[in-house]
Amino acid sequence: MRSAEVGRVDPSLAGREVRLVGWVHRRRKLGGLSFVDLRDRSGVLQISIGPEWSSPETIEAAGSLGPEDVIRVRGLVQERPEEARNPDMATGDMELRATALEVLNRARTPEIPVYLPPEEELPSEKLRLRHRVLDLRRGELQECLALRHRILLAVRRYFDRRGFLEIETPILTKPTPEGARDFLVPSRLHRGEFFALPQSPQLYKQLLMVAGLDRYLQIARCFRDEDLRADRQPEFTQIDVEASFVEPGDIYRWCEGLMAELAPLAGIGAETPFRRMSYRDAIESYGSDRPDLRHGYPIADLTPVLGELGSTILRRAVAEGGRIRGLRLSGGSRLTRRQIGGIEDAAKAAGAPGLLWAKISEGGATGPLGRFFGDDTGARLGMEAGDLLLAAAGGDRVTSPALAAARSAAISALAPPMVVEDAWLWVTDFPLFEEADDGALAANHHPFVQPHPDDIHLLDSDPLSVRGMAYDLVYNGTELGSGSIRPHDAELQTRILGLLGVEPDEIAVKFGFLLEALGSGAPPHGGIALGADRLVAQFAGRASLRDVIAFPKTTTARASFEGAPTPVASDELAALGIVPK
RNA sequence: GGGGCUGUAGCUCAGUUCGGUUAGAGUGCCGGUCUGUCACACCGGAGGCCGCGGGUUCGAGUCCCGUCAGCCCCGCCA
Repeated sequence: MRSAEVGRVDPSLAGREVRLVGWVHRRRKLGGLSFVDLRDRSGVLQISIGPEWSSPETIEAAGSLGPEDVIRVRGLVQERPEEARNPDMATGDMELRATALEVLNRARTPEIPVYLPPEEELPSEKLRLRHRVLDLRRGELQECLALRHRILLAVRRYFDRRGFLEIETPILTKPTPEGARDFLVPSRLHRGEFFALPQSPQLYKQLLMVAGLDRYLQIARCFRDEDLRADRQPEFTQIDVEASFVEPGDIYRWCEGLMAELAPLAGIGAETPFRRMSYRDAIESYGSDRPDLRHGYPIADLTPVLGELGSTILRRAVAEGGRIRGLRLSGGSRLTRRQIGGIEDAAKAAGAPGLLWAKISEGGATGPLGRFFGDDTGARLGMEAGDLLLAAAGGDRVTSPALAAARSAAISALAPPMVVEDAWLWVTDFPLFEEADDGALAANHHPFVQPHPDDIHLLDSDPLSVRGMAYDLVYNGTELGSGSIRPHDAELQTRILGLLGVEPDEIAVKFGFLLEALGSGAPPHGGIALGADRLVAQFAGRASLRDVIAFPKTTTARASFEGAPTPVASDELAALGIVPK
C-alpha cells in the first residue's frame, strides 16, 4: 500500500512520486491551500494540498479529514520553499504535494488527544489506560516499546553467543507454598484441583540444570497476586538465567558484559566491572540493600562523639544498646527548617520516632541537636561551617531505614552534583534468613539459596547470622535483579526447608520432585533473574512500569482497556467445581 | 488491610477558602472566511448527572457520611 515511510522522506526523494499511509495527526486550512500532518510509526510529514497540484476530488477528500482518520496519499516529494521550512520538525524541510488522497478508515473524535500541543499536560493516567490504543499512538510510548524490543533482542543474542539455550517452562504450574500469593487456575478435568501461574521459573530452571542443560535463558512471564506499586505489576517479565558449574563471579561477569552491551542502546554508561558491596556494608553505610551510589553521603556511626553530649534522648538510646548514626551533608545548612521538616517526615514514614539535626556555622551549631554541641563537637565530626548533620538514635533496625529515607530525601532537596551518573552495584552476601514477625525463621530471598561455606556450621546454632550466596544487581538505587547459587545437595536443601518450619511430610509433598531431582546427580548451579520491565523503565528514564508495558494493569490490578477481570457465570463455575461465596 | 492525593465540558484546568443569580477559561469539536501554514489567524456555534449515592440546609460543585475509580506510599511482594 505504501512505497515509503513518512519519517524517512528526505531530500534524496525530492521530485519522486511516493505513496504514503498513516494517520491524520493535525490539519491546517488556509482556504485554497491546506496542510495535513501525516503520521506513521516512523514520524510525521507535512502533506500539502493545493489547486495547482491536487485534483478537486483530492481537495474535497482533504477537506473532510478529521484527526486520526487513516489515509493513503500519493504525490510528489518536494523540498519546501525556503521561507516555509520548519526547523523544529525532523522532516521540516520536506513535504508531499498530494495528487491523490484516499480515506482508508474514519476515526471518531478521539477521547484523548494523540497530538499534544507544547506545554499541554498528558491526559490523566486513568484515561490513558482506558484508551490505551490512542495513548500508544504517541511516539514517546512507541519509542519505549521499541527500546524494550531492542533490549530483549540483544539479551537473546548475548546469551546465545555464550551457549545459553532459551527454554520455555510451564505457565500452568504447581502452587508454591511460600512467598507471594499465586494466581490459581482451576482444572476442569480434575475438579477441585488447581494449577498456579508461575511466580518465577525458579524450580524449573533448577530442574533443567539437573537435566544437564547447563546454560539456560528465558524471557519469562511471571505472575504474583500481590498489591501493585509504580514498579510492580501482577504480570511481569524476567530475564531468567541459570547455569551449572558456576560461582557468583561467573554470574557477575555475564551480567556485567550484558549491561555493557545493553546500556549503549539507551545512551547510558555501564563501566565494568561493577562495584561490589556486602549486604552488611550496604546497610551500615547507606541503611539500604539497594543504595543509590550516584551520590556520596554515607551514614556514619557518630556514637563516640554525640553520645557524650548532654542530650538525654541520645544518652538513653546509647544506654539501651543503640547507636547514634547520621548523615553529614556538606553545604546542607542552606536548607530551610521546612525542608528539614520534610526530610524528617520521610524518616518518620520509614519508622523513626524522629530525626535530630544541627546546622554548623562559624559561630557554632544550631538546631535541636546543635544546641548540645560543644566548641569542638563539629570539628570532631569532621564538619565545617555550612554543613548540616542529620542523626537518628536507637537500634539499627530503626535507624537504618530511617537514615536511608532521610538520605534520599536530603539528596532530592539539596540536588547536589552526582558523583557518577550511572551507579552500578552488586550487593552480595545477603543473609540466608530473616526473623519473621512471630520470631520464626523466614527466607530472606527464597528457600533455594546456598549458605556461605564459611557460615554453614552456624545453620543450627545461629541461623540468622548465616550469609547466603545471594546477590542483587542495583542500578541507581533500583534493584534490577536478584540471584544466588542454589543448594545442589538434597540433604542440605531439606535441612534449610526444615529450618524454615516446613514439616517433613509437607516437604515431601511440595518439594519432593525437586529433592528427588537433586538426589539424582545435580550439578552445582546458580543464576539470576533480571526484571525486564524495570530494566527497560530505567533505561528509558520512566518512573512507571506502565510506560514500558503495552497493556499494563492499574494500581488496583485491573485491565481497564479490555476490562478484566470479569465475573463468570455460575454454571461455568459449577463446571469447574467452584462454588461462589 | 491501612494512609495520602485526585475526580467540574471530548481533553487540560480554574471555581470549593467563607454554601447564595444563568458553573468559567484554554484547547478540541461543528459551521464560515482565509494560498505557505506548522500551537495558523479571524468570525460564529454546540457542548455540563460538577464521579456516584445519601444527608444537612430556604438553597450544595462548595459542608457531612458512604461508595466507586485513578495515582502515590506503608503492610505485602519466597
